[in-house]
Amino acid sequence: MSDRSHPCISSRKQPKQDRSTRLVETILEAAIQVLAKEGAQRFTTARVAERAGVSVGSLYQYFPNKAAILFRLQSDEWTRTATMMEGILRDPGQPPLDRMRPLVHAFIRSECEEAAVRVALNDAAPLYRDSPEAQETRAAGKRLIDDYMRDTLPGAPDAVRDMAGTLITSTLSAAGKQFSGTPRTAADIQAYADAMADMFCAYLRDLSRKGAGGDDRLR
Amino acid sequence: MSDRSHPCISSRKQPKQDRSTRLVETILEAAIQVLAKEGAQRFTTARVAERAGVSVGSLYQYFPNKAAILFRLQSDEWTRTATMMEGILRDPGQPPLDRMRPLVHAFIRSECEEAAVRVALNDAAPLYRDSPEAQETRAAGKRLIDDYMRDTLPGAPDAVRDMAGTLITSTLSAAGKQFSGTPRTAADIQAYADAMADMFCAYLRDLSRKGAGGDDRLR
DNA sequence: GGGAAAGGCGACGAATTATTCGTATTCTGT
DNA sequence: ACAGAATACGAATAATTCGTCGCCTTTCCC
Repeated sequence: MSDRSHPCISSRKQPKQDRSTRLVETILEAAIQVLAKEGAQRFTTARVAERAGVSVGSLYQYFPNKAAILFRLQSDEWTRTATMMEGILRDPGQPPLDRMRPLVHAFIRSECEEAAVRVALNDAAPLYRDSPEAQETRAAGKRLIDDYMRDTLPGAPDAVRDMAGTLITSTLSAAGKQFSGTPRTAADIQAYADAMADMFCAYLRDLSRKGAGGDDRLR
Repeated sequence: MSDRSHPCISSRKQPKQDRSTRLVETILEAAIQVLAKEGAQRFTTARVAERAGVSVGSLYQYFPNKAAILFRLQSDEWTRTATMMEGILRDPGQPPLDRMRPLVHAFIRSECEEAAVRVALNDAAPLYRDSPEAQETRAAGKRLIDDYMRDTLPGAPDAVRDMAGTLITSTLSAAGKQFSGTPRTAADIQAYADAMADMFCAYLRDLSRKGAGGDDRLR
């Protein structure tokens, strides 16, 4: 982990025929299974290829290296999450503060799905984390929340709003990951998401209350 | 990472002479340096031994395996943190809610010290994370916060209090780790800790306000 | 139907790895 | 000074790893 060198992570070549498109899908599915059953440590290109029923050579035709497979999984995952979040955060039918609870619930619930894969993917994060692609992905997530913050705290100074966005973003993703690290019942998940939403709402309410007056850093 | 087998992680044998005591210390210091300079991926027993100026064999006399070295580092670190937290959380000179802000500040600041080592140690966590020793360590941390919660929310139902403890514990550690993942200025750290403390306090205030009435799970 | 391009194969090489074990050195109590 | 325990050593081992190369097969398109 924490590699110094981060070569290309983008795909080596695009599949042009149907069968190669299927091949790539097969590889990705196999990768998920290997991740779930063997964990990040034992996630190897050979194992993925074997599980997919293809050869390593074929795998390396479409992925430049191991990290690229992992990043692709993470990226796909993240695309789904981002779409979901966007739908909730931009819902004009609800006042901004009321969008927070559904958001937290949806996020935590999705984080707890396929927990084994998530945990393993997270363990492998050091392999792709520092790539420009991954950084851009994270930045996009932050932007999503920032937009929402502009709706929620219209009066607050930029610095306060930005900090609130940072805090909520990092709490949501980091605490979500940690929570999903151990197996949970549906009730646990519900309760945890509720508590987190309570916390965010209490915080945002306080901020918007103080926001009009200006920046107070007392206490 | 996410190994299936988690053999012994406790030390292989205790140093009985001065020189072996020094040896262990040398190894641990070298391990920190390797972690900081090379990252978790390139953390190998051979590299640690080389940096420490001892042979691999000597290393394996006092540590049963690589994971044991990492766990020892984490464990030492955690002992320091726990002592600090205990001092703050049990301070009778301050009302419970007022202890939260110093706690968050101290925690986040300590988390940002030697960030490189922390990040690497965290990347390597899968290697020791599932050991019984590590689990007990985490449980002790949770107990510390739970005790504090009993002071802060004396009226609240157990379930609410417990959930608040879980939430705060996981947020503190997870979001702290994530925050320290990228380099920060002292002002950033200050502001982030302040925001997090604001959030916790707002949440706890709300809880204690509602606490008297009973459990309301509306909205 | 035929040639070219794309797809697919799997053995192989080079590099790292964690860990062991037989031997050499140093200490400690007497 | 000496015996035996504790310490230290480091070459050797066995297992994995990633990624490439040369060669065969399928598909496409004229």
